Amino acid sequence: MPHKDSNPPSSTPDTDSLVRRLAGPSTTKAGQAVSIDQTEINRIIAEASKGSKFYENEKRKDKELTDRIERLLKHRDEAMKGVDLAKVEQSVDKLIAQLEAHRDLSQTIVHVDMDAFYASVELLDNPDLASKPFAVGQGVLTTASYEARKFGVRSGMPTFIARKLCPELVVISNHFHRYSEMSEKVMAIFRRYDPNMAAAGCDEGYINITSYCEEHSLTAEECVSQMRKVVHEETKLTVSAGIAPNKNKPNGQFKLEFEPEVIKAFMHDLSIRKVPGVGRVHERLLDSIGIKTCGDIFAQRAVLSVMDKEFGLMFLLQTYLGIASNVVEPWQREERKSIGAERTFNPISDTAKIHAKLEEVAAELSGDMTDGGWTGKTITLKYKLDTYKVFTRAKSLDKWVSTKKEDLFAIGKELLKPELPLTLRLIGLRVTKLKDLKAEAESKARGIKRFFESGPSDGSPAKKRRKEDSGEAESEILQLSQDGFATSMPGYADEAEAEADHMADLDERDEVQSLKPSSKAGAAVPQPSSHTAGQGFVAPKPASSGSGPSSPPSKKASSRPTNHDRESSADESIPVLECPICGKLLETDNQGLNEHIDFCLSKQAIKEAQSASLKPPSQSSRTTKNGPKLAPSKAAKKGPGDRDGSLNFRKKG
DNA sequence: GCGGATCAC
DNA sequence: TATGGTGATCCGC
Repeated sequence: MPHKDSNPPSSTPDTDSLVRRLAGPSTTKAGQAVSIDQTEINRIIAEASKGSKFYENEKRKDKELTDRIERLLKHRDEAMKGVDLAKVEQSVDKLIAQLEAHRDLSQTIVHVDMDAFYASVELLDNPDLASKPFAVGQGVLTTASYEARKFGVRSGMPTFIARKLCPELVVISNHFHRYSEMSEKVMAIFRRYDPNMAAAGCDEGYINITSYCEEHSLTAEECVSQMRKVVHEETKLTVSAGIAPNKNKPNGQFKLEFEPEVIKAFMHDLSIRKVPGVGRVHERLLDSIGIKTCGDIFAQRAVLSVMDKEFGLMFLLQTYLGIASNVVEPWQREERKSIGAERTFNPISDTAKIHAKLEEVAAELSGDMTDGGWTGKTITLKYKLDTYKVFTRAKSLDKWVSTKKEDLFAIGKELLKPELPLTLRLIGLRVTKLKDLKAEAESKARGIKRFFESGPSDGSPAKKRRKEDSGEAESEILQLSQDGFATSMPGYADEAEAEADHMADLDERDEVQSLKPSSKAGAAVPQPSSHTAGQGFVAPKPASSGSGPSSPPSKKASSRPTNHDRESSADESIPVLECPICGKLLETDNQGLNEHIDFCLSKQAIKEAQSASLKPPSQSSRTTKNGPKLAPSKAAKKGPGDRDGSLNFRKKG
């Protein structure tokens, strides 16, 4: 491997990546916007940030990443020495073929996303805002209206910068209660189509319409059109939807054909940044080895194979193929793993004042723990210096932590003490290794009840009763897939551009045109464009995915509804298939192999495989290890109904 | 188990 | 003047 190709990261001045980092995305995307051009917007943002501690911190992080990339490339050149490229590629191709062979196109998953949600709700309540550039939020904007986006204003942006970009910007404060209310209404409509739909934040969700379409003799498009129409009629809000993978537009709808070739073609030019789990850091790391789009994954498969540990080959191959989980399940209470609270304030050095902030946070956490019925064994203190550097200090107890404010406060102080002379801008507390007090109480009550009635009602253990039961037992219906998709965050304007080319549509953002109710284009945080995932679509949940360690896929596998028919007829004789992950030969049909693969992809299985089969020299690329370095896992599955996504919201404020 | 990082929303 | 909050996962000790 010639080292020649790589673009010297050092040559790209920090300023470039830094400016982009500070700017975020938004605005424009290239071309078209008649108003202002992105470069100018970036300049204004960088200018406004310059010299601040925030800026210095971003600069530090940017440099750290640049150095990391440099080391990565060195490592790559070393690792690629003497490697038989053709051989490695051949090996990877085999993997690809096997993954392809198990593509499941039987489920129809819809990713729905409410267009500029907060802004749309505000518009409903105050029509005068129409046509005015406005944004929702206080210190930091949660949403920017379509008009405001034309100026480069985006969610996640501090208000003072937004005003520099758009002096006439109208800023209104959040009305969380209203958003919750409207979100509930819309989600309720989605549930008519899939009772098990997975909400992802307050303005997004994944819906498996397979059963609904069958039962009502509807095509996916008809079903989704109808659903969107209903939402608009009942709430006056618009939603965009992607059927299978795709890209949504404001109040738009897009269906990707369920054909492997079509899916791959779609993925080919899709920016890697659009893949759930690939954030700004991974985007740069991948870019350093020549991967900007999902299609580039194939071209660089040899390097990815050799550097599996760093990049997560399996995850990327699935992404390349547009294969992702198609299991959609509602969020479950038992899945919660932590509960916490944190607060940002103007930098404070005085210990007594810091303690006062800590106490406030402890009080908030105490309330949330009590209300939610949670306790836990580990408590973690988090603090951010005025330099924006973040630290955590944790302590595990032998017993369940008290939910009383005083106790939480005391533990927090204890953790903070050794760090002490500090100047902080944020402090927080979080409790993990949770215990569900509500479930326990319920269980107890049930036990007592049973005792008196002497009639063993049902065996379902209180705690485990997956969603009101319907879950497993009835598995009649399929679950749906889910994967989070969406992207965005502060920074990625470019991709939008890439995508625009790709789908040719995205322009609406700048396209002034009618501002329909809204466009979802730029929102930073809640970003819009997403593709959905469909069933076969994108690939986020990589290896570890199966919902984490907690659930080896067995759970899912077993409950998987299996669509009967599916390819039953195909092979009647039980074929011997090779698992692309562990390499084991299995005598089973595709369904069985699929389940096995799901299992193999689980983190635990990977670990076992790793220890069992030593890790041979990197090169073999064999499938065993797959530690997804890049591979995030679990996509969306966010909080339950109450908390909502977008830029946070917790009414407490 | 702990602490740092990264990501989603 | 000034850049969020909640929760999760992964990796390397």
